[in-house]
Amino acid sequence: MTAKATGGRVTGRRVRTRANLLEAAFTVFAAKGFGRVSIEQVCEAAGYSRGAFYSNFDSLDELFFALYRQRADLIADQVSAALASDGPDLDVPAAVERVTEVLLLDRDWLLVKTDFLVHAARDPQVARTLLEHRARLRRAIADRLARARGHTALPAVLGDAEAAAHAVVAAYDGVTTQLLLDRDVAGARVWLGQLLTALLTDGSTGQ
Amino acid sequence: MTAKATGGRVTGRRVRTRANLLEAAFTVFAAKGFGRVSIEQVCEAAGYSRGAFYSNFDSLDELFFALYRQRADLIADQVSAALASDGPDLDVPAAVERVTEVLLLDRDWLLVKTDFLVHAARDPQVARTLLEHRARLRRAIADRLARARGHTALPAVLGDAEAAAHAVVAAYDGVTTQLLLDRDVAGARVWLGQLLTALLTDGSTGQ
DNA sequence: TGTACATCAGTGAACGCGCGTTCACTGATGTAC
DNA sequence: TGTACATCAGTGAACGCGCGTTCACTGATGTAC
Repeated sequence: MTAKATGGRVTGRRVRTRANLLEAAFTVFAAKGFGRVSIEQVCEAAGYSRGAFYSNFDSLDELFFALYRQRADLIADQVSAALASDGPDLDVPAAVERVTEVLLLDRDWLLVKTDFLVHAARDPQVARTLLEHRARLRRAIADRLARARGHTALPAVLGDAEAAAHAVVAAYDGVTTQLLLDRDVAGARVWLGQLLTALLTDGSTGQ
Repeated sequence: MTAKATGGRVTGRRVRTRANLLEAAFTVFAAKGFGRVSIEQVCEAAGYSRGAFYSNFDSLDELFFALYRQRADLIADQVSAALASDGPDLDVPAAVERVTEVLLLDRDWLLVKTDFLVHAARDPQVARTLLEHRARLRRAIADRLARARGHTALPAVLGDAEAAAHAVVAAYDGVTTQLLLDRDVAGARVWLGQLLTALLTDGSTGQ
């Protein structure tokens, strides 16, 4: 069901073809949107015949799913790295800066990710995967926040670290929506930074 | 270009057909997603032949655009009403409650709206329309907030009413994303309420 | 390390369907008298 | 208010294309000796 692992040996050629198809699909999906892309177009972009596609995937949906997993895992790693990269104490503004950098770097990814959201919203199976991925990210953030509590001036308006992490994700999603429309990456980064600071910093600190 | 207003008289029949097509399209789009819907399917759902479609619209894109405008205007009115419905002074929690109610009422609308976002993200023309609509909403919120400043304890962490309104919209978008995935409307409403309260209330008020 | 063979990955032609688009036609609608 | 007519809205058949899906085949890959 997942992928086309019939149990046989996985040759190098196969791995390469699969990777090429995913790579090409990413480009095409980002450019046109999942809903407007045909198997034929992905194959053409990747330089394969349609048969090659069917040798590796059962449907466009399955490829899309695989593509999402691949990229989402990549981003998750980068975020973890960004969260971990200062000492045991957390420098909130610096961490915000780094995470913001990672999350808003690639417009193509935001486009594909939103296509996937829309897709998942209509398929509970797919939605669960996306929710799990989000939960993982949120936990990473919550852990980091919890570890920093006390060291730095932190959450004021929101309850615990869990809730704060939830708010961080919501802010990210909100800013993403705006960015998709106005294409102002620099502005979005500043804006997300302000929002996160507002959410994670005691109000008394002001501005 | 916009619609099929060739200048001729607009008969009642025509108006009804158009409305029926839009109505049916909303249902079908919500169920399957814009990208997976054909003209044929919309016509079948509405009980018309495909010719009727072409007599009223040039393309599915155009219909989708018309549909979005129609519904978005409706929501905008409801939000305005919700913002206006208490006296000259603003009761923030009450207003938040009412607006939250309107904005998260209809999952189908959220689905279609997100489809439209994804569509607009790839077409600057369409994006501008969506941005204008959002700006209108934001301004309504900012006005209301500005009018209330001083009367009620208000913005602390964020600068002016304009920025606060911006944050409100971002929070709404963020919560929408989560709601599309977990389908927990009640939870989303509570969560949005908390977020908005957190954003619009001085941190010293706590919880 | 080279050669022979078996298996596997990707090819490309073929089939057929769904659907976008057009258009001559007909029944509905509205207006003039 | 009724009738006759002109125009217009929607019908449904027809055409053709893009593309999903299949499959017999061939060249690539990896393994055994």
